[in-house]
Amino acid sequence: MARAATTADAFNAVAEPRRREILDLLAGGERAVNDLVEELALAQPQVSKHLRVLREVGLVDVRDEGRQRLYRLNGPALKPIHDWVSSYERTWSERFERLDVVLRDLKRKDEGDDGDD
Amino acid sequence: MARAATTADAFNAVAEPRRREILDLLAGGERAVNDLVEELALAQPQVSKHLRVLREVGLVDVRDEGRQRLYRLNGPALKPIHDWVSSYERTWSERFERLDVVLRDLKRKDEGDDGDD
DNA sequence: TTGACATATTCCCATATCGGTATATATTGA
DNA sequence: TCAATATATACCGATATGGGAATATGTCAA
Repeated sequence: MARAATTADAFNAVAEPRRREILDLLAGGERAVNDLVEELALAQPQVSKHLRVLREVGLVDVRDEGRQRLYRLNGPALKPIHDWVSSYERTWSERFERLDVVLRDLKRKDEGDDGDD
Repeated sequence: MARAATTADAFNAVAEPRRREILDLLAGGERAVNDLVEELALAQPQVSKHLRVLREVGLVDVRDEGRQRLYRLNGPALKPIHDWVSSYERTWSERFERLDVVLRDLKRKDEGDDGDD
């Protein structure tokens, strides 16, 4: 076996920086391929290939408009990543550290004060 | 050139599901390698190799304890991922959609009502 | 020192990748 | 129908991968 396909899931698709750049651009609205080619300093075939990967994992949608193809962000496909990584937020956010303290306190009070520490 | 190394950054390191599992386990506290080997259904060498990748991108820290090596999560290394993906939260969270409406309203009022729409 | 245990490293192989280049497919207009 | 434009696909080469198996390194205990 080798590394999982880039089309395996959003995690793999998004590991490529160029693809994140593409998504960042699409966050501003629908774009044609050549439009993206110009903004990224990348050749047209590579952009088309990246877009294909993004399409296969559902991160973008396409629409035909004459001879152009307009790509559009499908944000919700990023939710699994957000959900996973958010559960770690407490490890760096002071806000969550304080919340932890409060919850620990509440729990202690709730379990009765037979103070075993 | 080929795909970016798994050790290139947290995005690439975390694209591998096994490594996410390892991090999930370490979220519960320090663990020795064999401990992880048992919980994941994975051979010891592969676990060591995954841990190496995680160490190289700073996602885990190690500590020697006799003949064991205790690995520990370093959550803040996930912050770049969280930061990136959070900016897309508005695309699926109703909460943020409503916030957008409010902000649009405020902006309109703030810019004066010379209603050019 | 020897043996047992814990972990890391090395070697192997099949595979998918990314960029480059060339070409194929579509759509429009003359 | 032919040329121009827009996009997708095919082919190439170098490379790192992940699991498997074998082995190396390190540490403790007797």
